[in-house]
Amino acid sequence: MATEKDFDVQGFARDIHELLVLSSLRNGTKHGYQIALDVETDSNGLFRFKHGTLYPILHRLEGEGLIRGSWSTDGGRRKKIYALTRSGRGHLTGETGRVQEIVSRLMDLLHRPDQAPA
Amino acid sequence: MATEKDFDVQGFARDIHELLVLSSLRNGTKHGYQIALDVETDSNGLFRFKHGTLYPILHRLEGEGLIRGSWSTDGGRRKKIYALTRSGRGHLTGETGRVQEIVSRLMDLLHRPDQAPA
DNA sequence: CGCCGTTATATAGAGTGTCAATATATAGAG
DNA sequence: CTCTATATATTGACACTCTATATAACGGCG
Repeated sequence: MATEKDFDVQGFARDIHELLVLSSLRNGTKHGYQIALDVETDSNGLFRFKHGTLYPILHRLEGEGLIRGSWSTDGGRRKKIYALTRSGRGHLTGETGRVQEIVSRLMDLLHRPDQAPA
Repeated sequence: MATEKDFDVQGFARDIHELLVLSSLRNGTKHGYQIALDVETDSNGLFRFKHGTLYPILHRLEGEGLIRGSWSTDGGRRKKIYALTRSGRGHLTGETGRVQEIVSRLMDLLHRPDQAPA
C-alpha cells in the first residue's frame, strides 16, 4: 500500500524552489530580497530567484502557514520579514527527505548499467 | 567563465522526463508505449508517463536527433520503433552528469546544518 | 462474427507555474 | 537632484504537463 504521494514532475520543480526558501529561513528571519541574495550566494550562483518567481512563492508559503511575514518599516524602507513556522520547519524536514528519496531512485535508474536485451 | 548552462527549474523537470526516455532506450529499441511500461516497472511505479506527456517528448527528442523512429507495421498494428542515436547516447551521458551535479549541490544546501545568525 | 478491452499513437484544451517586463517607492552616492 | 541599489508587487507571455478524446487494429468471448 503505497501511501506515499506519487511523483509529479511539475510539483517536483515547484518543491525545489519552496525548499530553497524554507531552507534559507532556517538560519533566522529574512525579507524576500535577502532570501534571493542568500540562496544565490550559498549555491555559488547555481540557484537564483527571479522577482516574478520569488514573491508568488513567498505568498503561497505564507498562505499555507509554512512561513509567517510581518511588515517592518524600520528606517523608512518597508520590508516584509519572514520567519519559518513550526509547521514550515516540519515541512522542510519531511520534503527534504522525500526529495532525497526521489532523487536517489532517479539517479539509480539513470546510472543503471546497460543490460543485454531479452 | 561559466560556460555551463545555468540552472532553470522548468528545464530541469523537462530534462528528467527526457533522461528517463533516453535511459530506457539504452537497452535496445522500443516503441513509445513500451517505454512507458518499462519506466514504470523499472522505477517500481515511482515514475510514470501519461500519454499526453510521452508522445510530445518523443517527437521533441526525435526532432533534436537524439532518438530516431521508424514505423513498423509488423503483424498489422503499427508501432513506431525508437532507437538511441549516437548523439542521444552522448546527450544521456552528459546530462546525467549535469543532473547529478545539480542534485548533489541541492541536497548539500538542504542538508547544510543550521548556523547561528550573525 | 460482432462486441469490447487492451495495445498503440496522436492531438486539443485546460491548468499551473516560471519568466520577462514593468510599476512603485525609498535610501544613499555623486 | 538625479541615478543606482534596495525592496516588494503585478501583469502577460510562454512552456510544459495533464485530462480527455479520437483513431485504429488485435484478440478473447459469446
